[in-house]
Amino acid sequence: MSLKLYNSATRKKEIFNPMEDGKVGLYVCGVTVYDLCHIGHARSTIVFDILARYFRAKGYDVTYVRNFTDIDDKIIQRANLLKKEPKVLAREFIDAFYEDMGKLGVLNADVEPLATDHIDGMIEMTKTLIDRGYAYKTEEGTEGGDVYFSVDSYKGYGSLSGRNLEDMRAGSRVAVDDKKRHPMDFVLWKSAKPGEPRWPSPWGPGRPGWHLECSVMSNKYLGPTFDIHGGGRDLLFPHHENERAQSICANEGEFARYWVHNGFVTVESEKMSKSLGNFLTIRDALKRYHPEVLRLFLLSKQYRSPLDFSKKDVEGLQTGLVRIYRTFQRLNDLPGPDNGEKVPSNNVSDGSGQFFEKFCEIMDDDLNTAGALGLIFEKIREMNRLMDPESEGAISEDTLSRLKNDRAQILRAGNILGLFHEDPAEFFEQLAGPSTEVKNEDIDALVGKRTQARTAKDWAASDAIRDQLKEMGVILEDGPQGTTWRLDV
RNA sequence: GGCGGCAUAGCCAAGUGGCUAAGGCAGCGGUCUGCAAAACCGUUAUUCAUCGGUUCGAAUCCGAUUGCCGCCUCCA
Repeated sequence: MSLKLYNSATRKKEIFNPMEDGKVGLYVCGVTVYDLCHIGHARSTIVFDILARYFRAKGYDVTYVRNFTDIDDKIIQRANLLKKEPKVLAREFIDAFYEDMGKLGVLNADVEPLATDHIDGMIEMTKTLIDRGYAYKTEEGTEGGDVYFSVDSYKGYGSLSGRNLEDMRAGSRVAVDDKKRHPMDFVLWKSAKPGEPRWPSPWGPGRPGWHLECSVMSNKYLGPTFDIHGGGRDLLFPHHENERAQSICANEGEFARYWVHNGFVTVESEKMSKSLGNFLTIRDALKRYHPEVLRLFLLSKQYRSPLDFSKKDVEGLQTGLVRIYRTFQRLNDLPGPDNGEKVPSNNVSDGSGQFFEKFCEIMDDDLNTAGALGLIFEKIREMNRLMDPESEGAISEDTLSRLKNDRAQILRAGNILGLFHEDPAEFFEQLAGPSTEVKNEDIDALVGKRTQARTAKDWAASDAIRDQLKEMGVILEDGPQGTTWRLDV
């Protein structure tokens, strides 16, 4: 029962062994808050949300750190455009992050540090790097000029992302900057231009380079060596490579022991970009789909593979989720014998207690959420089979107890995946949306009329009413206990 | 130019050396129903891009070919 994770640094799946027994330190690069989050941010945030939940479910004491980058060129640019203070702009989008991710069921991390709260630490780290000969200042002796990390000074540079400096130099698109000693040198401290946010430093007023915050904050909250560092695939280079280089040189630790990177989301087979106009924000996606539909969709493929967001596929998953909730509703409606509503424990003689165990086995293989969903759907079908009327009418107490046990285990898995938290009736109402504004009394009246017609075997009248209700978005189901209705979703 | 990834049914997607290649959506046939709906049962890949190789045995390992995609510049 040990978790295997694909480690980007070694390009292999490895058994996860924590540094300290029973504890996990997890650092994930959060978002730069200059705009609304899109569906790709959602995937990344949900993947690590589930990783943290899963570790907790396995009994680990998790310290999950997820930062906000609240100072950077794009924020300054956007703030200027909107004539706002960068700090104010950043705050707005941090609030938006919580709102959107909250709707998607993302839990807060244990520590959610801001870059601007750690400027002192970044200045300290820059000093250390200069003192140790890993960094240099341009335009020495002036108030201008920037501080760069020297990639030539650290022999391990490039090992994380599997590159070497020669290759990068060869086909490089990096703009050559005469002030740099090597084209790949990256900025640690950037001197402020007029009107830009600034903090005092030994090298004049300025602001930190963007890789530095993660090095400082991970060190502060998790130490110079910690278990897992995560983020989007695109952060592997240069962000994580640079972070790692400066952290190892300054803090003398190993830095992250496992690197976990999630794959990208494309929209209708195209990479999201503002110029293509296919930049799908979480907000826009939530206008079309229920949060759990979105979440389920983002989990329908292994987290490392690219995922294409297409209307057709999301709607297919929605139909599947409806079936799951219908099963829950069916179980809720089941009269069954009253056994005091105690949820049976996990170990049931018929073996159904093994569901959660199997779920964990699958999840242990590099968080195989897609495989885990397959298991859930299998269990749903089995539960429906048990609830289908047999030759006898009533469901036995044994069967009911087994069903309740199954449901408890599916919900337990759902707790890790962040799914199945809705009440079935409410879920269907939310899916039907505001388009359905039919009054319950009106429906009941029509159903009553139809029942009369059916008793009289007036099938034409009965079917006419059924069609009328269908027009109104109501689907009828005639069962042995009479007619029930539900919203068409 | 450098580095990396992917290719499994109509669509989406697990499986990565050996039982009948999960699961979802869609379709078709059936059970149930007055007819439906829902649910269930059956069915839809003798085959995993193509060609070679390794092996008693490969979708799974190796090589080549083709086709997609990502990173190398801010990006989850």
